[in-house]
Amino acid sequence: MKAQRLWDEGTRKRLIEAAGEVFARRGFRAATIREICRRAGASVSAVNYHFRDKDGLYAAVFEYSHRWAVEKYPHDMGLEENATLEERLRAFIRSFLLRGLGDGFPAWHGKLIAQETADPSGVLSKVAQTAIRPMDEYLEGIVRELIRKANPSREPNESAVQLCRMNIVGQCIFQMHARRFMKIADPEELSPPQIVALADRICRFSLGGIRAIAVEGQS
Amino acid sequence: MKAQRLWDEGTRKRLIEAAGEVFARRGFRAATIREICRRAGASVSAVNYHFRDKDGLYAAVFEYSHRWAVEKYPHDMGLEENATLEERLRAFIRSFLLRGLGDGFPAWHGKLIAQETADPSGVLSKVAQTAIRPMDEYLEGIVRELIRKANPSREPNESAVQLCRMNIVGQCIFQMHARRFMKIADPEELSPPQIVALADRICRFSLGGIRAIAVEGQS
DNA sequence: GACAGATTCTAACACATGTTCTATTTTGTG
DNA sequence: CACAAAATAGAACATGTGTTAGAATCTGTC
Repeated sequence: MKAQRLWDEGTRKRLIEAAGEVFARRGFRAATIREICRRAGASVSAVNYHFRDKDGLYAAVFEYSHRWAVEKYPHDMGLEENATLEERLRAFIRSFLLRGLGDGFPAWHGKLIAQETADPSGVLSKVAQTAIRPMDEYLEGIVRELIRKANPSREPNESAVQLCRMNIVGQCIFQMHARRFMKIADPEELSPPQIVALADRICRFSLGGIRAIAVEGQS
Repeated sequence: MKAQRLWDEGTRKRLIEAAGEVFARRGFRAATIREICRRAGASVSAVNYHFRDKDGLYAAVFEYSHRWAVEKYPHDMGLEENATLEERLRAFIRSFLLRGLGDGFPAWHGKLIAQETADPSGVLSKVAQTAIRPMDEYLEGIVRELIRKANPSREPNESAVQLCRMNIVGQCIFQMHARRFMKIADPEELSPPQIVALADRICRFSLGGIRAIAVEGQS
């Protein structure tokens, strides 16, 4: 029997890493296979050989970065079981921003998602669902309980939950987009402590917003 | 002397309108001249004749939609001089969302800006500044006064002002992106009353967030 | 009607991109 | 070493894009 090398650790990995960087920065459409292969030190046909086509490479990058990101920055950031709702929300926002700001590895996943929200590639029907839906539902649960806690007299309004959830995600994703938009070509990225500080302020802002929405309709 | 027609009201206008629709939906790069011309019922060389090139057409569309949008939905939405800060913020968010959601004319401007935040075209160096900077500074002033009002004991923290401003803009822009992202190909757009209702809830959320940020650091 | 200028159309060009084909090199194994 | 499979490199192909050239048509004015 032939000892077929099931997982090439050379070109395949270099391609994924180069592609992650380029896809995160340019988006799926604007990224070119030639630039990716140039950075990976491979020929253009390598992507066809290892991933079939550009879509396959993109899907592999997304899955790779997703697996890596949730392992390093899980939604609850390793909170205790008895953590408060406020702590859970803060942990979630921290993980979301840590996965999308900064440079290199950790930031791919968030930047890819940010690119997808602005210009969906359409090749992530299945992968994106399994990656994004659980995240959404996790946040949704926290928000619903926060609204319930802020206004126990009635059941949380469903549209209010959705609004708060979208507002929180919108604030985070805008942070990922904003730096490129504000000033062109700004290589300086935030350090992890800066990202955590930013996350905590967004959490504070959002908690105030959630409480204001929770009491909506009451004089 | 020949009665030169200084401003063609036919093809030129049809091109701008078709281009506005396509640019708003696809973004600058993904939009193709051929699709624009097909919708406008013109040949591909028409854009060269009337606007020199794709960049010129884009700039003309942006200027056109900007002029139209601020005329129909000014930042203060025609508020009285003695309007409260809260009313001003609500009016601003209403105008921003009315300029970016919905379909047809009014929504171009906001959708173009949303596309620019996610993937700057680079051809709007001057035009974009004159269009976006005043909007930012107007919102910034409102936010600063709201923070001062919520915590008169000290001068508003500048980074807190910037954070709140970005959070508000981020919520609005995410609304423009989210609909395409959530469900693929959803033609149903919000009606103006629905947009106003959404704006008011985002305003309520943001006022709660601003107050929470204003008292930051105080036990 | 004639004519000059404005406008439009068709066709082509130059270029970039994703993909594929084929030859070549490398790698593991007997 | 020999050989088959895996992996790579480079060129070529098909397609879509922005742009341009030149012919054809329309428009207003004398």
